[in-house]
Amino acid sequence: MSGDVRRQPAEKPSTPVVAPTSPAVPERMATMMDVAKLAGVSHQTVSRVLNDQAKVSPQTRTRVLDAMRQLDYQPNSAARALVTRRSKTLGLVTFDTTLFGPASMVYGIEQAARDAGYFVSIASIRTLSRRAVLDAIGQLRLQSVEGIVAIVPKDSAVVALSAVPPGIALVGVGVGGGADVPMVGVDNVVGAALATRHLLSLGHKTVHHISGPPGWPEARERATGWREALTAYAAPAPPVLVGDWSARSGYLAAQRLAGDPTVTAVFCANDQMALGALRALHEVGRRVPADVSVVGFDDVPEGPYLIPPLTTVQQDFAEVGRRSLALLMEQIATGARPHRQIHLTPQLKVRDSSARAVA
Amino acid sequence: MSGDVRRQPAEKPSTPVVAPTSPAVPERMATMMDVAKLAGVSHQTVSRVLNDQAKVSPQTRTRVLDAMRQLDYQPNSAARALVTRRSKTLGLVTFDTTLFGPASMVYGIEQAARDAGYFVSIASIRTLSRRAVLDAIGQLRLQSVEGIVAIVPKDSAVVALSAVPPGIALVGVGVGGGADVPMVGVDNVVGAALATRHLLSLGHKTVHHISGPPGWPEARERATGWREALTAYAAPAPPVLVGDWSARSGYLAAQRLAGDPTVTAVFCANDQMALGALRALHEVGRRVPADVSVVGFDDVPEGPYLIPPLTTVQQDFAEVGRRSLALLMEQIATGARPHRQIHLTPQLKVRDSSARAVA
DNA sequence: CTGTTAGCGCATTCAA
DNA sequence: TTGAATGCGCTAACAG
Repeated sequence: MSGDVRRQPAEKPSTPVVAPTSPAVPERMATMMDVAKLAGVSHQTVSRVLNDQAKVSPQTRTRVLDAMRQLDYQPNSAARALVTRRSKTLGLVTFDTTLFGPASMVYGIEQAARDAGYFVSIASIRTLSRRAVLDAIGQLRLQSVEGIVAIVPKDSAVVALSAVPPGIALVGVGVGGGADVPMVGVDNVVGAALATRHLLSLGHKTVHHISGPPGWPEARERATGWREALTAYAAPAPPVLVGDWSARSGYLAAQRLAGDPTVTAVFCANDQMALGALRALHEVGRRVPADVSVVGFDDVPEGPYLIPPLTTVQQDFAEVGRRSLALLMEQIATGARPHRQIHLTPQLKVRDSSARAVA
Repeated sequence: MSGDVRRQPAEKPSTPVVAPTSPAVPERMATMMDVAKLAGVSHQTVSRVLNDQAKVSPQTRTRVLDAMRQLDYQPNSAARALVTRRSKTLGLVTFDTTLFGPASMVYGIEQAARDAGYFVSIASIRTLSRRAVLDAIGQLRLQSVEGIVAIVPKDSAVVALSAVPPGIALVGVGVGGGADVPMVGVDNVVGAALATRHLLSLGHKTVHHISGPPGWPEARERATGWREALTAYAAPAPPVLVGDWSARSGYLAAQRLAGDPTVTAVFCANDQMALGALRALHEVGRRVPADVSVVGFDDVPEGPYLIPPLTTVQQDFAEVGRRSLALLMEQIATGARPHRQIHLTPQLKVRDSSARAVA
């Protein structure tokens, strides 16, 4: 055997051995062997105190622990992953983490994952195309993630999920009820109905809807909930104004509504669009809620400080994160991919932007 | 040698070999050896086509490539990392990715990292305490990340960065000029001065300031820029109202200003607080910008749709992300940790919330 | 251009 | 309770 000391370069022995820039800093991380040597045990024993917690005498354990500390020992995750075939990392595919919803979920998932002893590797995509999603998943698989949570709330992206080999644990978030992968999301139909009924019960003859863009399950489901509530109240369903989730689109859509004095209630598919709508209404002098009531969806932190404070539908994003993780863990544990769909019930937050219709 | 086929369990040969749930799905991923065998070459050659791109005849290469495809071969990252000592992953420590700023930077960094062929592993922390930061970094180190970007814009967290062993590449984002680690951030002093001078040049006698919370470098620097601009104009410096970045705190602070008719201009340390201030002003009937001008900082996407559209200081978060990554890459390449500080110059976005002071 | 031989650092049998 | 082998899948020297 070649002994135990760090190998010195055989050729060019004239070059100084110590690195010139960082004196006294060990170039190589300490290995389990180093710890073992220092503690006077075999590397096996070190491994045991690292994992088992058992079958090691208290004395040796402390000796080993000391040695670890002394060497600032960091277990090599690659080596461990290689032999255990478990990377202890999860993959997260997300779209535009700049938005409040996705960002909150990422946060929730990440927290839950770390609590469960998992690392999380993120792959944000620029577009929700099938290809982008598949690429991201490919990246994550390269990294040997044990499972993937995909926050890709668009049809084109959802279909990509179906193409993921069944061997890998997978959860879709906000991908709608139509997906054939395990999913968790808020019950958008219920949420939208909640908002619409609230408005209807306030005496409004009908409720107008500024929706999310086509091809987004959540947009579709919210429109459905809105329509169902209208039907339940036997109220006429005005044509939907299509937005794209942005404040700007809400603003533009509401401008078209603002001129019509019969419009007294508007349900927007998210808070950003509601914010834009508030602005459009304000511009033409229609007061909220005196003349028109507005309701949003999401409950962004700024909601209570808009002019006026926004009535909205609250989603528990953190809970969505936790549930996704639980669902993923279940798959990892069982090795199967059950066709489960978890729908969380949202809540209506009534604030000042909605009020009784003027008779 | 023990042959080449997948081992079958020696004991209990009666149990069916195929997994009951997922038929025809290979239990184990294909290895390089499998590919080699199928292609009729050595595993080394497979490795070569995987990395080198060179020294392989076109024919063998295509044969190997075919075999890979056929087997849906995924290189084992753990094995590769073990031998190359490079994980190809970066760590990201962030605080509250729900906020627009951090979220945008995470996005920017992640994109840049992937373009550079790196994976990114995220660790969000709940509090910006020294301990939380150190824990997160510890987690990331366990994962053998090659470098860490820490978005921890608070003093208590910044000091923790100094404690990180010099062996590991590290970049602080938005940690202020006082940090002794490489950092990148926007030039807050300049940005705040820009906003304040804008207001002053509009004829306002002075500018009030709603600041970020104590202990945040960015809050401090923005206050400094504001004060410097005031001094430059020989304007009196009113007492600072301290907020906590939230819309609520901006609202509360502005309420105290709103009653004072001499207040004609307010510079808020971020857009959320400005939003709250807008609301407070509106409540007491003070018109913006006719009576009071308001300027924010960050340029959130909703800014143009507030009532009124918000004048603000725009930061290029994506660029911050890119620069952080570049700085990190430089460290990884050189092995040194240069004491570099990169300050990006922000821009003033003038919209409707600021106007000439009434004479 | 291609194959052979060694480990990378660790966990998992086995023996002692 | 501990130590000695073996191999995870791959890349890095070497040969040929």
